[in-house]
Amino acid sequence: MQNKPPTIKDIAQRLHLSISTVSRALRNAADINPETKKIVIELAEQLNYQPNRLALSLRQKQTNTIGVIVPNLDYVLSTMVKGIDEAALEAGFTVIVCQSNESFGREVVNTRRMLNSLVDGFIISISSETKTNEHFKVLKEREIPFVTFDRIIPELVASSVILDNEEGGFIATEHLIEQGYNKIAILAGPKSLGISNSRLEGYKMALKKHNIKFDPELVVNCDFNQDFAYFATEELLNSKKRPDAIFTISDRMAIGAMLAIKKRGLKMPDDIGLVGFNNEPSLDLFSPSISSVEQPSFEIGKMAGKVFIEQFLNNDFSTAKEIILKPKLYVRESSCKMTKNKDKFDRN
Amino acid sequence: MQNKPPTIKDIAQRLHLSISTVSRALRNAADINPETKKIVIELAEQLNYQPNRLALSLRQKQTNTIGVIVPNLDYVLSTMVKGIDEAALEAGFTVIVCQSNESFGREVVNTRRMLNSLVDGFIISISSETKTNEHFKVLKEREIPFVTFDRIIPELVASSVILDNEEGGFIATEHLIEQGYNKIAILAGPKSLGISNSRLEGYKMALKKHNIKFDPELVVNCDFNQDFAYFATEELLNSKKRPDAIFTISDRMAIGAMLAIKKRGLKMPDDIGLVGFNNEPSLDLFSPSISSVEQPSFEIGKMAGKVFIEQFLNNDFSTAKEIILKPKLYVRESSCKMTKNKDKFDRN
DNA sequence: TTGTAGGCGTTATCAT
DNA sequence: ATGATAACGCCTACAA
Repeated sequence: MQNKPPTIKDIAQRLHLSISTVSRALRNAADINPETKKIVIELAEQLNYQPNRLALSLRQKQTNTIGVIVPNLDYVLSTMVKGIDEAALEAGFTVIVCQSNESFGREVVNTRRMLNSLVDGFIISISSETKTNEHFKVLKEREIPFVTFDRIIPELVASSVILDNEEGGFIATEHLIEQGYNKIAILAGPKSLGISNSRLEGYKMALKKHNIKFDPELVVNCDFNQDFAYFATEELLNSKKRPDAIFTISDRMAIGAMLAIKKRGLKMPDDIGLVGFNNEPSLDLFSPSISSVEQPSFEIGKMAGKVFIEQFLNNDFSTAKEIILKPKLYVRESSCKMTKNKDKFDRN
Repeated sequence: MQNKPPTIKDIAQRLHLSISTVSRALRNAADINPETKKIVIELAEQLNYQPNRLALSLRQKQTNTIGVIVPNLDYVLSTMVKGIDEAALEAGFTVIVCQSNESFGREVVNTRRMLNSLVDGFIISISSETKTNEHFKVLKEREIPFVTFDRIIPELVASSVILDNEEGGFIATEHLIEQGYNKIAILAGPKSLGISNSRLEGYKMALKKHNIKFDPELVVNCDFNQDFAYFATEELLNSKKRPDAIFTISDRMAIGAMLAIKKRGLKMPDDIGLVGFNNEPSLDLFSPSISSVEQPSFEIGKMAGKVFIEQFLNNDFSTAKEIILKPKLYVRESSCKMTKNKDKFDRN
């Protein structure tokens, strides 16, 4: 029936009160007659009055909304967003999510759009295409709070919540070494991405610790993507330096690698070892089941949300916390050459 | 440096012009001196002026934003959201996404929040808990356009874009029958959910067509969830009426079923057949690879976006289109008993 | 305790 | 071609 949502003005008119009185009643302010308050609230409920958030935000220059910008919504990131969501909910904030689809352009557009007064700040994980941070510098200039997570923004001082990616690379590689592999290739992600490099760094550290010479030819930079990993693996397997193990920095890539390995007729873990990253659910249903490094995604998201809210409420635009959470290795069949371990994973 | 974002007022002052002139210049209105226009635009760019969307929306009562409410962001839904995103982008709309986390309460809260002038309309897939449509009726009353997709809202006239779920249930079941299975169980989702019932309906139709008596004991209603499916399958396998095939209405459930089947020491496809739903990527890496019904998720999302925008631009709040897209069966090892077909899937 | 008035940033109507 | 003014819905001094 009533086409337009009711405003305090409508309520005021119906009750022959002034707008400000109604406003006060609705926000249970101090100076207000309990009687008046009661009838106002009654009518408001009856009309199903809801304050216009646009007007509110315009007025108070605060939206109580956090803009979350993510490159995609894969398993890890959507879990992280759930974590952010939870932290936000607890603090009375709303989260709105935009995917950049790994596109720099869309990241810029999304940021700018949300920036035009739609959000109080940002929680950001950058796209793989993003190589500059110009579009984020404006956030600093305007003192708009933002926290980065997962993939952080290079060369920009801001609080961040991330995985210890070096550690992740390290434990995966060391595990392979301990299983007796020594020509270990790594499918790293795009060179421009910090997480790629950190995981690669961890890989190098593990090699070094175990006195294995680092061979650049065993490093492949390719997209975070099953198909790319497939072709990259094919190439590795055809090269003279055929590796005896592969560490991929995502599970999708591990799956691509696995396909290539199987097609080539090689057996895991005996002919070749394989470790992925992210520990997506049901990895242990594959045949062989795939070892993987797990990140505490939900916690990372929730922590990012908390850090954001804390800094926002404290009006703290300067201190840059850096929170680093630890990964955990899940060992499964694909990397478990040693017979003594093998029994554990027998299935069927 | 400049802390607050520049407004047209700032520009006007600097240029000793009136606010309205600046406004006109920026929207390249008709009556404006090209000269003036030029200097205004120049300064605007220099200051990196961006119109305040709150003020704009408040003024024109239009936000150019679509609120998308989804129960979660699993593979299927996040693909659908990508589709919505694409349609929105093409039409100059922004999409903001809220997850209800399958919770009725959060669905209500999210809807109301967004409704308070943050969005022009909604594209909705309901939570599994949602049994009433009261919170959506207000949309109709206020003539706020909305389109439903994937899981539609029961008993509410609105445009919808969905999969032909009956067909999905039908082709999966008929395939199993054709493979020689005849005691086919179905792990259906929650009874309250339309998609569960439709897929179940398709299952029944296939049985009927092939003169197999429908047995209610072979129908299990459980949550869309790997663990529930695991236990439900265990129970089925322990019952007197042990099925010789299982059709699950999601891949997650298929995985749960698979685990239970393997634990029980049964072999797929010979001892028991299995077909899932959604055709998530890498289903064919499982051992055995899992057959599944695919839905054109991206297309469903994009179509939902298009329908929304079309109706919105035409101010059409009455006609309710119903668009139904067709599923497709991907046959893999888990359901392929007939030897003649088996070769196709041999791997390694 | 209640009302008046001004302003948040923008557009639109009406003058000039 | 440009400027003044009201309005969108709300809040908040300040006045009554």
